[in-house]
Amino acid sequence: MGLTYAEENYLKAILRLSSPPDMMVSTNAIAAHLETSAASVTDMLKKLAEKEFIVYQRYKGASLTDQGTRIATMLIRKHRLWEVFLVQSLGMTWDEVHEIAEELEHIQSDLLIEKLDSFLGFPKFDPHGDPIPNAQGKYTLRSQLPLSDLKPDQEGIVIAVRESDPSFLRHLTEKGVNLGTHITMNGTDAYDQTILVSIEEKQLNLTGKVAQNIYIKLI
Amino acid sequence: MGLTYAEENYLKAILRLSSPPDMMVSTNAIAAHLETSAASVTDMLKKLAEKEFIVYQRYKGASLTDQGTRIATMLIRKHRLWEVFLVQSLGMTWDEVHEIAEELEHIQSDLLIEKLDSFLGFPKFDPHGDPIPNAQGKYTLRSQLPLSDLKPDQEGIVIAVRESDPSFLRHLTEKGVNLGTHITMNGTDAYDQTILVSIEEKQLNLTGKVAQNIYIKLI
DNA sequence: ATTACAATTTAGTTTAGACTAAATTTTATT
DNA sequence: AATAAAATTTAGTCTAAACTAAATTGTAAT
Repeated sequence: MGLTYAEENYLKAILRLSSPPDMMVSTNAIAAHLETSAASVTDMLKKLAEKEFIVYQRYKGASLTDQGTRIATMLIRKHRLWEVFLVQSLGMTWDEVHEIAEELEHIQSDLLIEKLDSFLGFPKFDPHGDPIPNAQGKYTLRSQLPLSDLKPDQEGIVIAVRESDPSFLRHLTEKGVNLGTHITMNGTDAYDQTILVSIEEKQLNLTGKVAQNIYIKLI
Repeated sequence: MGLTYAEENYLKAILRLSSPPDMMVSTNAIAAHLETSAASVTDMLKKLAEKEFIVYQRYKGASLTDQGTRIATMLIRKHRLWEVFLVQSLGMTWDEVHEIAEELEHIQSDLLIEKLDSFLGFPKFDPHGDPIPNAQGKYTLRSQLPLSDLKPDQEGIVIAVRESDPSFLRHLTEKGVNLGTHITMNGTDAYDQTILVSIEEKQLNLTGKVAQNIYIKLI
């Protein structure tokens, strides 16, 4: 009774878009996230509701049942563990792994994923700083804030990035921004609104949009 | 223009069933191997011929083109490399890996597979003793013969097993037959036709069918 | 050379998942 | 409260890949 790839991807999308948890997610939001049509989403929501992975009300949207949450969380777990493997064992870079993990996360085998977890040393975070749910679906939340929210002279460590877009990640790498990078906020350029930060005495500019996707733990 | 899983599985089946290479493979043989109907196979053969992965003649069967051979060989490469990973890195047993590798082989990424190959130390054989094609599709053939062909008092090393059926492999493990096992032929039981062999002084019986699927390098 | 049987193909359905266009419901605005 | 706009659903199609049943072709046996 395995789910299809499409069904799994819908559940994952609903989990991703549910914040706060249990929030009803709209048809259009799912369609936008999965780059598909609203009509296709409606069809799938009916099917997933039939199978009791979601609660669905016409014209109101959908939210995951416990069962649906469990499945979506395990997909996230698998995705992130595979990303760790690709970077830590195979030596790939953080911009190369998301797309491959999108495929690997659908491999069906509990034994496999538990062995992989053990092989990797039970990592708690993936290469983008996202927490990895354990076999029970629990994960560590850390207090973090977007770089764009720092006040001048505040400083911290980059602990996560939002957005898996490879060109965004390569952009950060080029600028010297990685997980663990120590970064100090200098302020906002009055004229062009770019954000001025420094990394190891070196000044650089980031757009607001970029800075919003970099997460910092203050020190 | 990636192939679908189904298309890939058909190409792999045709490669598996083509011996000698370039032999026309019959519709029914493919249907039996893939456990599907002959009608479905006919449909797919037309599609694969259209895309020039096979040569197909109505009522005569199919054979792979160079392009088709290349793709099927890369699937075998991926399948066997993943099997090595599952056994060597994750500590799975040889009866657990085939089914998972059937899924993993479809993951699309040349970079991934080259990194995996390197990570594993460029293995030449998988956990069942089957040769692993290199990135150019070349692989090592070893001279080997079925255990059932040994004459009394001949001895050798188990270097491969045919058949990925987990219960067959577990049966061998229980009897103490693994890759590298030193085995001596004692003869055939005149009454029940079972094959008598010894492993490290210990005698055991194998059915002819089992012995045919164990491959030996004479010493 | 017929004929019977086996192998294969064709024809017609089915299911999953997508699509577009049209209809309906919700929401936002006056 | 009425209506325009936005969101969502319904209706009808399409493609991939499977199926069964019927028709066709190939092969083996008399």
